[in-house]
Amino acid sequence: MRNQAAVFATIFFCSRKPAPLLLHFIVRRLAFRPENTAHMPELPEVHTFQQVFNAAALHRPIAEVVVHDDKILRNLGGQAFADHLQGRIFIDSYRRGKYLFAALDQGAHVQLHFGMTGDLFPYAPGEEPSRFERFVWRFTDDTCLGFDDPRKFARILYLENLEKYLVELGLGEDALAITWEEFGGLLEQKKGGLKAFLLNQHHLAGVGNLYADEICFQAQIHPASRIERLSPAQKRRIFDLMKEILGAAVKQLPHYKSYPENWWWGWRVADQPGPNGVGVVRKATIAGRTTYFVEGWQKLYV
DNA sequence: TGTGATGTTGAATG
DNA sequence: GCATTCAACATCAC
Repeated sequence: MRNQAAVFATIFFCSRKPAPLLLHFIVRRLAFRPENTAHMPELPEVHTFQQVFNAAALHRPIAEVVVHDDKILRNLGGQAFADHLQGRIFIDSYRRGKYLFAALDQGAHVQLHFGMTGDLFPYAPGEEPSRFERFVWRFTDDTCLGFDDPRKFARILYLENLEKYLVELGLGEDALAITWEEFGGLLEQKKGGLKAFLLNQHHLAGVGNLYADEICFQAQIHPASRIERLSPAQKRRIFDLMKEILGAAVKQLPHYKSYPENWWWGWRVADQPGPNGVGVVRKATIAGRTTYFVEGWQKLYV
């Protein structure tokens, strides 16, 4: 049975090869979907991936798994990954921060972490996969769900014991699930820069570079500010804004193919006037990441 | 042709 | 044990 999967995989993979390279490239290029690079995988984007996953994958037996590039499979080779999943059924999914865990019918899970450029693409039989598809699940009804990742920073794991893995990972509470008591408690016990805190997935899971900049901007606090220098009201404001921004994004994002023009962080252009003509946008490296903030609007507390 | 990029990890340093 | 910085990962787009 395992060999049968391998044969299927080989046939499927090889059958896509014979087209002349140039033609192949052009076809792939045309098939490139604009939303491909649009959804940067922070919490709201992964929430959207979860909806895509649920609609495309839940309760459909997996007919075959075709792995084009096993670089992103972090604990199994392509063949073993295919063997573990072929014939199985995804029955549920669970998101925590930027991590999505797909539950299999016999208790194991597949971790989908999207890195910087991971994406999910469902498609119908006969449709051309995305240019950067790294593996694809084909279900018994012949629909496919492809995992796309140009930069191969995604981390796909096959997990026999999710609970144990989560303990080892030490992932913080989901940013949308965390309560004010928990969040405020963390802010009291931790030291350091505000942005570094928001980005630390061990403290709080789900906030990435772009939403972190937006939260700091709306809170009028410089991202390099020390959290121990912030007032209780400011801490509460950060918490409220985080919930508001992520919550709104989670509601709106699934309705878009790509970010609309009035999406957040449109102000993230260096040396331009800030929103409403207030201050000047500056670019700097803070917490090791490219950071934009509005000088003259966001105050620095050190 | 060089530069920078949204995430995470691990090593090195303070 | 923390906090911080940096390099590495691999590739694409500009």
